[in-house]
Amino acid sequence: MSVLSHLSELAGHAFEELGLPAELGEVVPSQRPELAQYQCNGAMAAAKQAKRSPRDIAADVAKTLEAHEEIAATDVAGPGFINIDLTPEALAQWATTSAADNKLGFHTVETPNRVLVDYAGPNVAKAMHVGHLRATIIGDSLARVFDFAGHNVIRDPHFGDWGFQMGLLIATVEEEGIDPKTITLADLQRIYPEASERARTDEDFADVARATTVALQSGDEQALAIWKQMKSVSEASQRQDFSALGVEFDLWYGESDVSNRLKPLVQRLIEAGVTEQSDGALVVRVQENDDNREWPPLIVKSSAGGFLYSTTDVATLEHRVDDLEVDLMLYVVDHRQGDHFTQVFRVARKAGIASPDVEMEHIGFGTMNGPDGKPFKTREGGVVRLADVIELVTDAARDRLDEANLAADYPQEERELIARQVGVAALKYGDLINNRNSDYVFNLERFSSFDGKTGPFLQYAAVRIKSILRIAEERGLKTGAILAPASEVETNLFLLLLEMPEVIQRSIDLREPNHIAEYSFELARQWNRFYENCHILTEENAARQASWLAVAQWAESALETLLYILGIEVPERM
RNA sequence: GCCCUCGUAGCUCAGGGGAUAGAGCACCGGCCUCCGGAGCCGGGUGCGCAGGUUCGAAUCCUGCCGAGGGCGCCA
Repeated sequence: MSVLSHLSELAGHAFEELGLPAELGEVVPSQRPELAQYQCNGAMAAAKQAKRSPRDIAADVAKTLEAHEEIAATDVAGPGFINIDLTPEALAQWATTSAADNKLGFHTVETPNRVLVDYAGPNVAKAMHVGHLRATIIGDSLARVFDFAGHNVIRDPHFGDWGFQMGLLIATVEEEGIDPKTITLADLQRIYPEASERARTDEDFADVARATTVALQSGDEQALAIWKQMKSVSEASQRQDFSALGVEFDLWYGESDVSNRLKPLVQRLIEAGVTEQSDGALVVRVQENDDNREWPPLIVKSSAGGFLYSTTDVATLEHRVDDLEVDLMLYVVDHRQGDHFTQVFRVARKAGIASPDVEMEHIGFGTMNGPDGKPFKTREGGVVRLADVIELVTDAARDRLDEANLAADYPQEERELIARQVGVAALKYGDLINNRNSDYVFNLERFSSFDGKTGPFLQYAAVRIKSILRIAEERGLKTGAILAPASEVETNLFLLLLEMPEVIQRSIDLREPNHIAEYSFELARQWNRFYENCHILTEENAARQASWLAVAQWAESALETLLYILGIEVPERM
């Protein structure tokens, strides 16, 4: 149990004694730290139904709370805020419990769900670019936090490898007479934008590409041979990018992996009586009675006879429900596809593919824009490859090491590792700190700045703690019992660390990693204040020194855990 | 036209119906006899506009203005 839930329980009982609902007892960290540590606002909400003044109710609740030995003081302020302070001894007790817990006081779920996180969404037709950054980083962090909470998480990148884009590529390869065995990533990079543009104006070519898509999907050998080679070169590059980002998947599936489910799925939809013909295509209508807008139907088979990504998405969903037996699916895909997922989810419900106890959520996020407020492009109008961005931030991190004259005596290999870890931290944190719903402006400066609210700032804070712990160990110093905090910085550090479970829970509930990112920064900063004020290694009082060492270990463990959830590695030194 | 997201400090962005709305960057000024200065401390006239709900609104509702996105065979 966390401090906050414990205090909420106590306050809840106090409200119950007054014949009021226990929910009113919710205790939150104080918004006015100079007045108190914690506060409860329930008295004001209770006033109407209790037909009493909020201050009267607050006074009663405060009196009940004060009877507890662990509570040092309560106060009724303003219209009826109940301010609460714990005794330093109680804080030390909570600190001891939390520091000793491998989840730092977070309560893992009793009944784990099978949670599938669908993210990254690389497309076989092209190398990953900055547009894939957000999905990858946010999705990975969500997967990590659900895993931390005790759920069974399945991560799947869900390759785009079975739609019209493949037809475009294959048709071009055939037309140009390229030997399938020689296809390289560079070829894909060149062909895809060209073919995609050409199909817009050249109807004949578009028809050929559509026919080629159908051929591929029907098992045409030549099309398959080309497809396999393209998929292989593309995947090799994507594996490299994911590896550079430290992102791993449990599955490595794509649209093509459900290719043999497409026909049976369409049959299932027909038998379920949810399909109809429309303009030569087979569609499922998804309009519902209380909609305040018109919904286009989901097309499950095009008029050319091909399957679209909408079909493969439903088939993938069916696979996840029937074979993988997932309870919750999180689709981390940018906002622009919101309508598409609403359609897919409705079809899944309507056709009985997803029973009511299966949850499906589209976790949308804002687009990454350039300085002009439009989706980011290079000056030449192209996209920035993910691999290039990773290299740029790594270079910037290496430069920083040089210019700060740090790590000069480290082995070359370690310097490189640090540069990569720091660069990737800057990249990930720079993304995760934003609320995922907002669009944001992409500029490299943002990701190659290591001062202030950045990933490297957090790494640095953690590394300095590690450094202290290392020196302490060398000197034979041991951690000891955590003593009651004796100063404001100490107390504030304790209070902040004790909030950790609620912050993590909030990120899970809202599927928003930015709360953890924000909290991590505050924690690092609070640690830095402690660091400035409480000089551990020169402390003469042995019991206090041992206590501070324990606090240092607690803070380090918390920071490293939070950074792990954000997908950020902490170097041993930097 | 309809729908979705967003609008907060010079810039980039946080903000859980609650008290005096915050951080980073930038700018100015301090802090190294001490655990790593990628640090710490100090410096702030801002919630797009108008209504509504509420004891209380940046937060919830309605309308308007502005930005971005989506609206059948691309993904």
